[in-house]
Amino acid sequence: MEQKPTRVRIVDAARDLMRTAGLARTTTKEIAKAAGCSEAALYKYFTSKEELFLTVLDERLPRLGGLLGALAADPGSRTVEENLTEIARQAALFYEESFPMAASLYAEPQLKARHEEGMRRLGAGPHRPVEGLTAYLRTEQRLGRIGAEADPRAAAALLLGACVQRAFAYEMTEDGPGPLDDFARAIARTLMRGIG
Amino acid sequence: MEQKPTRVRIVDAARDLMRTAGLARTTTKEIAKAAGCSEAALYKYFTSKEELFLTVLDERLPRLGGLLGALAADPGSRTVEENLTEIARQAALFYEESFPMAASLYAEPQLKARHEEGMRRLGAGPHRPVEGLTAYLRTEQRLGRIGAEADPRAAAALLLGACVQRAFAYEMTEDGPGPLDDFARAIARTLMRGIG
DNA sequence: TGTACATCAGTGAACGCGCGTTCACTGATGTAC
DNA sequence: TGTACATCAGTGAACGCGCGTTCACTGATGTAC
Repeated sequence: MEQKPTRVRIVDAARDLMRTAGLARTTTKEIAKAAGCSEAALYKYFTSKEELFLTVLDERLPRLGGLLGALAADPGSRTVEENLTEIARQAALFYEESFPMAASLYAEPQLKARHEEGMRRLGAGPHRPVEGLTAYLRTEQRLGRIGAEADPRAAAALLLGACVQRAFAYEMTEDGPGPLDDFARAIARTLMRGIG
Repeated sequence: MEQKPTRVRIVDAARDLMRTAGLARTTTKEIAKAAGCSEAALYKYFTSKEELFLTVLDERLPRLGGLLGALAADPGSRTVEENLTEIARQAALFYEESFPMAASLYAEPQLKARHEEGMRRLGAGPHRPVEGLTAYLRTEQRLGRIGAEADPRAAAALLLGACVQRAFAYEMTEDGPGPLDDFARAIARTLMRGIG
C-alpha cells in the first residue's frame, strides 16, 4: 500500500477536519494526528496554519463552473427543464459539500478576507455560479427556448438560492431534507412554469 | 443619559461582536471592553461564555415568523405578487442580519449542536421560514389566487433561497448586491410567471 | 571497497501567548437598633 | 442621630490550559574519492 506524500496527507487531513469538525476544532495538533505526522512537519510545508488553510481553500474546494460553462456553450439535446433539473442536482451536491467550510469563514474574518482577496484575483467566488447560470439562461433565451421577457439573473438567483438554502437548513429538519432527485425536479419545474 | 443594566450591555455587546467581528474574535476580553465592564462581571450573569452565546442566540436573533404568519392568516387586499415582493424584501433583510452569525456556528460544532437542540425544543430553526411561506402559499392556492397545480413548498424554497444566497454572496461581488427593491421585485415577478 | 561528509524529511520537547475562568477583595447602599 | 453589620454589583490580578510555532536534533539516503 503506497503512502501518499506527506504534503498531500496534510492538506487532505486539514480539508477533512475543516469540513467535518469545524474551523475552531481544526488545530495543528488534530491535523498532524489525522495526517500521521508531527506538528512540526506542517511547518516544513507551510509557513503558518493560515497558509495551510488558504491552500485547502484554493486547491480543494469543489468547483461548479464546469457544468454551467459547458451548458452555456452548448445546451445540448435535452429540454431546458431537464437541464435545469440536472443543474439543481449538481448545485445541491456542490453546496452540501462546500457550504460548511465556506460558512466557517464567517467566524474568522481575517482568514475570510484573505481568501476573498485570492478569489477576487482569480475572478472566482460565490457569486460566480449565479453568473454562469445566468449566461446559460441567456443562451437559451437567444435560442427562444425560454420566454423573451424572462429575467435570467432572477431565475438563476432563485434556482441556486434554493440549493444553498437546502444545504443551510439541512441538519435542522427532523428527518433531513427529502430525496435530492425530487427536490431538483420540483425546483426546476416550478421555476419553468411559475406559480401564477 | 440613562445607563442600561450591565446584563443588557453584555448581551448587546456580545451580539454586536458576533455579528461584526466573527465568533473567533468574540473573546471575553472584547465583550467586556465593549460592554464597559470587567471580564469577571460576565461571570456574575452567565456561568460560561457558551451560555452567554446561547443567550444571544435565543434572545437576540431576529425573527421572520411574524410577517409570514400574518399573511397566512389573512392575505389581505394586495395581489399575491405584491405580497411576495414584500416577503422577499423582509427576508433579504432578515438574512442579511442573521446569516453571518448563523454561519459562524459552523466553525464551532458543539455550540451549533447545543443551539440546535434549543431551537428544536422551541420548534424554531432555519427551516421554519420555508414552512411559514409554504403555509401562506397554500392559503393563496385555496383562494385560487395561485395555480392549482403549483408546488408551494418548491416555490417557498426558491424565494427564500434567493434571499439567503443574496446574503451569502453579498461581500464578494465588486459593488455589493444591487438595490433591495429591484431584487425583491424581480424575484417575485419571476417566481409568479416562470421562465418558460 | 570503505570512509567521510552532505542532504533532507521528519521529530520530541519546549516556548510564549492569549484564552476562559476564578479568587479574594472593594466600595456603595440598605437596615437594625 | 450614630454605629455596626449585611448585601450586592463589580473588579484587578492571577490561574492553568491549549494553542501555534520554533529549535536542536536524528536517522536514512546519496555522493565523492
